Amino acid sequence: MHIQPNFRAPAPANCNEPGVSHLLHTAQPAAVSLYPENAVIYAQGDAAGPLYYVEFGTVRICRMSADGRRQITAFHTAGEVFGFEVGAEHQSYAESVDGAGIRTLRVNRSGDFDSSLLKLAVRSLARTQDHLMVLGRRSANERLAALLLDLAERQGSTGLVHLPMQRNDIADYLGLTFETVSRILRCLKDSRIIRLSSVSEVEILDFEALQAMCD
Amino acid sequence: MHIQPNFRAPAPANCNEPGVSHLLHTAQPAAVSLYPENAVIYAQGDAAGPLYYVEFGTVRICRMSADGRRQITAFHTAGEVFGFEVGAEHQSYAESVDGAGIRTLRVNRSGDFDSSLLKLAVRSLARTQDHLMVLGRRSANERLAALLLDLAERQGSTGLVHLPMQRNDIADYLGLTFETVSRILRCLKDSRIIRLSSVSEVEILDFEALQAMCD
DNA sequence: CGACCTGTTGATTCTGCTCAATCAACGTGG
DNA sequence: CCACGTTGATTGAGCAGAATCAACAGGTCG
Repeated sequence: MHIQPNFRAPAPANCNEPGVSHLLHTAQPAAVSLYPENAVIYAQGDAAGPLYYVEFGTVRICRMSADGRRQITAFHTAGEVFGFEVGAEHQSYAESVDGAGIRTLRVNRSGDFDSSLLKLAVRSLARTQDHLMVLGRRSANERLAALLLDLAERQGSTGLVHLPMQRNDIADYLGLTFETVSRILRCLKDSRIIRLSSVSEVEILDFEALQAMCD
Repeated sequence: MHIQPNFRAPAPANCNEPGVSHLLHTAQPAAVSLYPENAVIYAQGDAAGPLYYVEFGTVRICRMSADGRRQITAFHTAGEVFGFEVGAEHQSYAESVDGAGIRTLRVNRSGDFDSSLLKLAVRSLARTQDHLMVLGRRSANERLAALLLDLAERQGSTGLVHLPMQRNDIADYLGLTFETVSRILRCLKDSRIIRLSSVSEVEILDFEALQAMCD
């Protein structure tokens, strides 16, 4: 589970985000821990405090309601920071999606890199607000389109998109059922907008069409 | 529109939130501006920078998609701070719902009260994540129940809840249509869970029932 | 091989939307 | 004062999109 400090992680695409590199150098980053598929990074109710930096892989942030319905509030990929919490306890829980390398940042919250933290928190807020629009006002087709474009952008905007998460995760992120996700991918395929080279590999054939679905 | 500094605003219920009072004293707060019903506080595309402190009244934060669908991402009431933005321009727009008194905070972002700002931003994030669960995983009934309980809590948890916003706003906040909002209020009334003394005044008769709908 | 898990597909149901009519409250102008 | 227009809320009828329930295919692992 723990990797020695001499472990060489692939350089994350966006470690040059404003603030992040500074943070990495000042926040006494721990060694990279490898969380295998579905491993819990922190649980609902755990003590909050440290932040987490994604070195590689994908992380899902989830909330579970009392009756078992799950909502994934975010996916985090290389270069992103997560773990912000209001109180002493985590309201959400975080899990590795596909085997992820995570650095724990023990942040001195009264230091001068608070402004980096603020930027990161506000970025999370903006992303979450975007997603609110998707869940509140978009049809199932449009939700899938938005996700595919989001993933494409994060992965470098080539036409080839990798889906690290399975249908169930996509559904719980988009507020749908996994059957609907499956059907809509089918539908996009039939309209020649995407190609499914495998279950987890999507080739975007018609960027325009996807963007038109999102405005 | 502008009120002189000697204007006496009713003391907001939660101005003793951690960080806020400190912020108010150090961020050279301007005089309270009164924004009448539906007045724009800032528009999509406006230059971001200052933050806004709600002295009284209610503010809605909105996003509009290219095809005209609107999502209200938050309502802010007395004691809350809004206006956080990632880039140089506002991605959302803010409007007064019912006549609101707003103080503009010209925040020195590299100062030592960044940690207050961080707390406020993270609080907004947590609230938005809660709302994601509501939009992604809850039925129309449950969404209304969640809103009523949220408003009740903010207004002091007496059984009497005031709805400062109209049906259209509620709908755009909850990802529904205003007809559905109307119907469900009717339904809650018929089940003796609430009473509608007027269009904008709700009396909660059965707290338990509402809470059971939210878990 | 069989058990299991993930994904796909089909049939049916149902929730919430669309379209439309009606009503109440309010303001304006004659 | 009343006729008129406007705006927001309510209610109804019918429809569509997504959920639910169910069957089945393919892959993996014991």
